[in-house]
Amino acid sequence: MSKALIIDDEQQMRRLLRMVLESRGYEVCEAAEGQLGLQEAAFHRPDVVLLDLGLPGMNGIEVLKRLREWSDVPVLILSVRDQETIKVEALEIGADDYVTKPFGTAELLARLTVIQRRRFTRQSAEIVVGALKLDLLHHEASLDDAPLKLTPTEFALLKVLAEHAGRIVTQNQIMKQVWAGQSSDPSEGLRVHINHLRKKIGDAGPRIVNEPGIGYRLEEA
Amino acid sequence: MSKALIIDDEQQMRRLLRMVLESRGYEVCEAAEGQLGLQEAAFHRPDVVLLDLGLPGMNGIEVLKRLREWSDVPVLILSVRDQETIKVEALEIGADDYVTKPFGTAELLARLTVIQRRRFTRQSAEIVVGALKLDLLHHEASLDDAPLKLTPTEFALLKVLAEHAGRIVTQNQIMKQVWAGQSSDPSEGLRVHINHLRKKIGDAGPRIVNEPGIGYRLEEA
DNA sequence: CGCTGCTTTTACACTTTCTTAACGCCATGG
DNA sequence: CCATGGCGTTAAGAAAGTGTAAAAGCAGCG
Repeated sequence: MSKALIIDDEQQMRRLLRMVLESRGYEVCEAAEGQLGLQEAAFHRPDVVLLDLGLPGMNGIEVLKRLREWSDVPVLILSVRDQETIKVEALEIGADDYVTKPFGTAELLARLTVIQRRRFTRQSAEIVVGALKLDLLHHEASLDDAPLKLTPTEFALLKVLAEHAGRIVTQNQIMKQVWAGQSSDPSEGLRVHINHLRKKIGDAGPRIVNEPGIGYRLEEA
Repeated sequence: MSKALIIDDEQQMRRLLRMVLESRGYEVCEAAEGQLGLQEAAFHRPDVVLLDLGLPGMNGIEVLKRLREWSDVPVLILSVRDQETIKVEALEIGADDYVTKPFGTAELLARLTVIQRRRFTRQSAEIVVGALKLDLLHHEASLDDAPLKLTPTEFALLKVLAEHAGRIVTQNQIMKQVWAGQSSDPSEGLRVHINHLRKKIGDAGPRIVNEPGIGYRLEEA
């Protein structure tokens, strides 16, 4: 059974989350404040953390930063709308995804499933997302076992997205990983390559979804 | 006569191994340290490598990883007891077998025989791609049963491509396997040899297809 | 010493890929 | 309702990678 840790100051939100999670078989523990949350995480070693960004006392970002110093546990951010910059910051520090309050339970559970599955299938020589397959060793891509011809940049870009399939990758993260070394405009040429990728993938495989102002997400069809 | 390379920091162990191996007709070379071991391997091209995991300086695992970047030579791990996790890791990286110190000479020789025979049968001494045939044992190539005269470099290059026929071989992979240890130029002279090969193969056999920015692929006609 | 065969270097035309810039679209907010 | 910002799309020039030939190093060998 998976253990989940909720870090949120609103008791109502904690109760709601607990109900949803327990109905799905999670073992749940809670913390109403950042410092406590870190202690709980150290003690219970949860398999997933749900972290509210709008915490009193220690900032949610700060909690995440401290947590990441010693743990790779998947973290799902809970944020209210119009916290764009903070959300981006959280994702770049190492959050795995976020949901915007208010959210539906279906969406919440879907994202939870995704970020937990990802942790297992890390750093393999092959990345599979639905019909899409990336062979990192041979630099080959295929869609439904039909070869897919990609340029080096397209391959690198798709690789970054596929590694975090189902989760958001911020534009900055993409720029750093695909255009490492040479810094350029945050996103001028990126849109073009995204466009090429979408055309090549078509309707058969996963979709590349844009999260305005944040980044992109590769979503299994 | 088979050549064996011993990589171990203890001189006593090296002497023992050398005696055992030479009595079985092996030509033996030694290295006391990981980095030297890799150089020896690149230079002498041994038929089997005996690798101690407990090396000072470069880790035995690291040595194996580097070696596997350009060589498929059978590797026998020498480890002390209670290094289970490391042994498993070594096997996953591509070691062929291991013996636990202290070991008997009979066991050692038995395992050596096994892993060499396994290599031999696994990769048969002949690679066939369409009309093209490579005889690895005699270093001879033929096209439609007509002998094809290749220079040593051309043969090595074609061998790498043929081993992965139908799939992309990265320029880096080619450089590592054909020019192991030596020149690090990304691909200056590579193009020329590819050109020679294409001319010699002509239209009769498989085509060498370029994947711009990535590498080459040998495609059955 | 001057062959000879192999490898590497050099040079340049050519192809593919990348970047840049422009424009239209759609949502959001005044 | 129009202005704004971010995104999708397209086209063209810039940059990077490739094919090819010829010449320049580099061994071994008579």
